Amino acid sequence: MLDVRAIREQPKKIKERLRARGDNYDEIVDRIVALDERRRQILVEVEDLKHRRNVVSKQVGMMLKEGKDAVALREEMRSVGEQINRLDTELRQVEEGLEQAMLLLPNLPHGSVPIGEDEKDNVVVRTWKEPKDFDFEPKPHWELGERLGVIDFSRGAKLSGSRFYGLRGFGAALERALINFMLNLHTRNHGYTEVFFPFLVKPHCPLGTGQLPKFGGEMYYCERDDLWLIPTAEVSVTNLHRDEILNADDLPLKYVSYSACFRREAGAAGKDIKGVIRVHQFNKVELVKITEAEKSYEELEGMVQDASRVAELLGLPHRITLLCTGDLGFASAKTYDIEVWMPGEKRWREVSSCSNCEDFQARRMNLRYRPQQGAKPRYAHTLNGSGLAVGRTLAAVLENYQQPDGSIVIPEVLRPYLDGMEKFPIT
RNA sequence: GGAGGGAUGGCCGAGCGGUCCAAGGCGACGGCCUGCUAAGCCGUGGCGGGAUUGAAGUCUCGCCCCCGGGUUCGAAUCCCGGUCCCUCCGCCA
Repeated sequence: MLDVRAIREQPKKIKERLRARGDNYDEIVDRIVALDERRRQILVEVEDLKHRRNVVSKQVGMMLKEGKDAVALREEMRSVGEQINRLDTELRQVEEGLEQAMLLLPNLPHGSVPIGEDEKDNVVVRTWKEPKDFDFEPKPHWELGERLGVIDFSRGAKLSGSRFYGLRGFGAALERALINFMLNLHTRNHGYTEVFFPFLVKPHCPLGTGQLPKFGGEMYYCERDDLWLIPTAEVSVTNLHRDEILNADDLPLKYVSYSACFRREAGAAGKDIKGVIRVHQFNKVELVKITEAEKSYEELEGMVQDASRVAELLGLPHRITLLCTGDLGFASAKTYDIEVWMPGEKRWREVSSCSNCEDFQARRMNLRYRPQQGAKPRYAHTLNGSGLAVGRTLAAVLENYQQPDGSIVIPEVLRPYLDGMEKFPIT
């Protein structure tokens, strides 16, 4: 959520900055300005009436105690009470409308974000290890996975439909090894605290992180219990401290969490239909930081480092891209993607997206910190990033480590998690 | 799923229609006092609006006793709806 005061004072500037995202929010901004104006008008009026009622009511109490008659005053206050009721009702409606409009505005892109339309305008910041040449034709992971009997697409679909898959044997073990490797790296070497919270959350959580109200169609929803399945652990973990005032000395909070992620992929019909790239349920290790306002960009760089370190240690060629304004997520002010090279597909695939949401989510969830003892609370900054998406990383390992005979060499860092296995199948 | 109990300031805890701008205690912070420490004394909540100022600030009003409605001249207190927590029973990995 943006600052209403900023919108009130500089609506033109806000409109302009939002336009960089490629959509026009002028109408919503205008609506906000009008409703905010009306809201403050009503406040002045109704607060004045309430003041009178308070004063007179006290007087009535005293008169009654002294045995005097207060019928005239009570009569007058009854009509004042009715006016207050009327204004309060209107105020509620105005505030409701204002809130709803505010929730529809995305975050403002940071000044360092390149202006652009879509992914073609993203900027490659750096590349780690150029894609290596194969002296044979590398296969895509779905072929490798099926041939080796470690990814089971057809039975995934049998149970749950399209865009669901299963793992067997070495595949399942590799998935588990990747999760443990990532969690250990981030907790032991990067200073994150591991947490594990429910996959089902109440509506205020996705509202706080920005998936709702606009993107409800992308999530699974359990109507009977009014619970949403998280599309990423960002939703549960960022909300951990909602409605709290944190101590600046305790910041930054750095969390890492494994979770399953659930996405309806409603608008993706026919896209990425092969393999494990775009599915309804996948595993992810997520990084979340809650920081002081001044430090969030520094922390964003650190988070990208922490996430890309996973790809490095796995020996996966990858590159970091800075998303342009048109490709930025709803809640984000600045985002870096990490993309690994898929030799079988001969293209880069996103395995992480690291975003600084500044105070956008913090406002929605009323997450604050006190800069110094006695100082006024400020909204915290929140960051999130994958560290990494596990299913896609597994696919990348299969594709990058495939041998001419179709076997897979296991990256060294994963061997301790797989009983020292060096190759699959063991020949 | 059934029955019952509860939610008050950082914490404990009183309050049952009008001196509640919430008693009292504990803690934290600031100040006074003081060889030092302790004790003692004084002060210190959040959100929003308005006025004033170049700004920090100051003044002022409203709201906040879980949340939302209602009754009343007046609600922490009464009524209705909801959320969460606890206890017992049932079911259960």
